[in-house]
Amino acid sequence: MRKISESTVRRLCGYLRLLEEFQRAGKTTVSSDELALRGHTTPAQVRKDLSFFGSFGKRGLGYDVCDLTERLRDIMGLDKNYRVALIGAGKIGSALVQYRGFSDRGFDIVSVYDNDETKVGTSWGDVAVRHVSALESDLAVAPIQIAIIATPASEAQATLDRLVQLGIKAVLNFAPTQLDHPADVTVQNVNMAVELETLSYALRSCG
Amino acid sequence: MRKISESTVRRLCGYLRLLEEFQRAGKTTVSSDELALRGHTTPAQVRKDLSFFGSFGKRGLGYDVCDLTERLRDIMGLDKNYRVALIGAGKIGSALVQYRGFSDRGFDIVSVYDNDETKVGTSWGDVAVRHVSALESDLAVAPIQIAIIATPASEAQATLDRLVQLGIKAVLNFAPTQLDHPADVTVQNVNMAVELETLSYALRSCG
DNA sequence: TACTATTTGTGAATCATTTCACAAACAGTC
DNA sequence: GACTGTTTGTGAAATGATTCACAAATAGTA
Repeated sequence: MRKISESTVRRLCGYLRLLEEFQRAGKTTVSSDELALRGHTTPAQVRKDLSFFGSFGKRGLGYDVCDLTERLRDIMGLDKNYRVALIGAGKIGSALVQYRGFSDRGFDIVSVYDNDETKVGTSWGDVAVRHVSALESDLAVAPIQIAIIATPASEAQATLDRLVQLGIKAVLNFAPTQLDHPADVTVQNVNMAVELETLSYALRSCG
Repeated sequence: MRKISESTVRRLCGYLRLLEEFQRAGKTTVSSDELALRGHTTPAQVRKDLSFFGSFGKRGLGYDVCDLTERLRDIMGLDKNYRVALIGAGKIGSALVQYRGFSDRGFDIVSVYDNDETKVGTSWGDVAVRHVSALESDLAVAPIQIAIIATPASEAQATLDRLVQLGIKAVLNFAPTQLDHPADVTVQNVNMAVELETLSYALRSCG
C-alpha cells in the first residue's frame, strides 16, 4: 500500500476521538464538514485522508458514526491490546503509569524497570519496579510490543539499543535526545522542552 | 519576515541542543555535515534552515559553535526567561513541576492552580498550589508569558478561554483534546495517546 | 600570488501535501 | 420516475518542503 504520511495518521487519531465523542452524544451519522470543523481541518482533507484507505461514506449522507469508528480502529491497529514496558521509574514514568488514557485505549503498562536499587522492588500501583538487568529474561517469558523510554538522556541510546536487540519495533521516547535506530524500528519522540521552545519562538513578535 | 515552517523551528531546537553538546565537548567549529549527521537530517536541510535567518557560517570552514549557539538562542527568543503557570495539579502536572529540563532552559513554573480544595494550599517543591479562581487576580499582580494546561479534557477548553481572556499568547496543552483559540494565540499540543496510536499504526505490518 | 581542498549559501528542480472543483451517488419529495 | 438538495470520492492544480547542484568564499600551502 502507498506510504501514508505521518500527518494523515495523526489526523486519523483525531477523527477517531471525535467519532467516539459523537457516538457518546448519540449521533449516528457525520459529514466530512462536521469532522473538519471540530478537528481543525478542512472537509477535503478529511475525505482525502480517509480515501487512502477506502471509501467509507455514503454520498449525500455522510459517514455512519459506528461504522467509521470501527473502520478507523481497524486501520490504526487499535482493535488489539498492547503490552507496554516502561524503562525509567522517574518523575515522568510515575505520571505515565498512573495515566488512565493509556489503559483506556488498550495500552497496558505491564512492567516498569529502573537501575536504582532503592526503587527496585517497590510497587507502583499494581506493577512492581524491576531492575533493568531483568529486561532480557522477562521479555523472553512475557513479550511486549511497545517500550517507553523515560530514562535520563545519557542512558537513552544504550537503552534503545538493548530494546532493538530484543526485537522491539515501537518505542516512545521521552528522553530529550535524538536516538539512532534501524529503519524498521519506529521511534516517536515526546520532547517537552522543544514544545516550550516552539512557544518561545512564537512569542518573539509579542511584547 | 517570511513565515517559517514549524518543522524548521523544531529542527532549530535540535541544532541548538547539539551545539551545546559540541560546546561542552570543547569543539569550536562545526560543519552542516556534522550537524546533519547527529541531528538526523541532511546538510542541505541544515543550511537551508539557517539561511532563512541569515548567513552565520564561513565558507570552507563551517560555523563557529559559540557564535551559532548565540544566534540560535536569539532567533528562538531563548535569551530571556519565561514565567510559566501550570493549570491542573494532577499526575502530569506533578511530573512537569519537578522536571529540571524546563528551568534549565529558562522556563520557570512560578505557580500551580487547581480546583480541588484538598490540593489548594499544599506545597509542590517551592510553589504553593492555588485555587484556579485566583488566576485573574494573581496574573494582574505578576504576569506570566506561558501557560500549561494539564487539566482533564473536559475542563481544558474553558481553561483556555480564560487564559485567552487574560491575554496569554502561548499555551502548552496536555489535555487530549483539540482546543479552539484565536489565531494570535499559539497552542502546542502534547498528546501521548496520539503518539502511542501512531506506534500502533506503525506496528500493523509487524507480527 | 596561484593553486588546492573545503564548505557555505541559494536558485532551481524534485517531491510531498493540501486544496480545488466537479462528476457520481444517494435520500427525500412531489 | 423525475427533480432537488446534499455530500462523497478523486483527479488535477496549487502550494509547501526538501533535495540538488554549483558558484562564491575561505584558509592553508608553497
